[in-house]
Amino acid sequence: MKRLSPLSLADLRSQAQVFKALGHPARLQMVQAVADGEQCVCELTELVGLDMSTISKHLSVLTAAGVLVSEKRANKVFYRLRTPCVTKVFSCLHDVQSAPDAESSARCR
Amino acid sequence: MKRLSPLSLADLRSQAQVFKALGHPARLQMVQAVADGEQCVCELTELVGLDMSTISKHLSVLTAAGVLVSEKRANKVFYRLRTPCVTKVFSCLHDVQSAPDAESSARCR
DNA sequence: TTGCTACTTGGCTAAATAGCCAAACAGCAA
DNA sequence: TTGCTGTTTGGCTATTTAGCCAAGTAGCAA
Repeated sequence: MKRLSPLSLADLRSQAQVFKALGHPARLQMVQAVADGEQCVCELTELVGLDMSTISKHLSVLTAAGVLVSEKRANKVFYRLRTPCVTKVFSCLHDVQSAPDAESSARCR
Repeated sequence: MKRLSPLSLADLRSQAQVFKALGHPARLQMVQAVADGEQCVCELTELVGLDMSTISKHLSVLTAAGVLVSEKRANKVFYRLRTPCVTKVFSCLHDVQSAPDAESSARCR
């Protein structure tokens, strides 16, 4: 297994910030939706089913963490992934959860 | 890019739980340390520099999320990754952060 | 048994977060 | 200009979280 180099405190913080941003069901759902292509706030609001102001705040958390970027066109704001890398995390995460229990090492895509 | 299948609400919650568990600098540091091999609570306490009771609580968050497992030997408790998949997340995460800004798609390991 | 080390749990306070509503703001059209 | 749509921001409350200290538990050794 690749050895991890120790992270500086600043790196630790900013990486944690990304995980933290992804660590909420509504935000995760939005990131997943956006992975299929950019979405405007109103679409995401309908998808998630929370108040638009709440959605907007979640989106700013994701943007601050560097997960999403936004672009305004006409009177709509579209959000998309800043980098598609994020989606790779998801498939791995699925494995983390479904891992039987111990050294199921090999199965990790 | 691989299309993501929509997650059920339960999946969303439990995946978010994993991210949330990783979304704290102290916890991230511990997971990274443990990725190099199991560590006991006292070692992690020294590494992170918080009260042992705080460390213990962080470890239980990571265990509840399915990131770590523990084993008691003699009077020490050792923690290790439940699956090494987790480490893959880190290298991707680094890319998320260092991505110049937009469709730097190709560079994603 | 006592005592020591390693760890967890309970209890508490301070701080951060999530949610809503209401108000402000921006772009476009009349 | 006014008005409409889409979005963000401010303000508030309820809930959750992080941290410490103190107390409790577990294993081992004398």
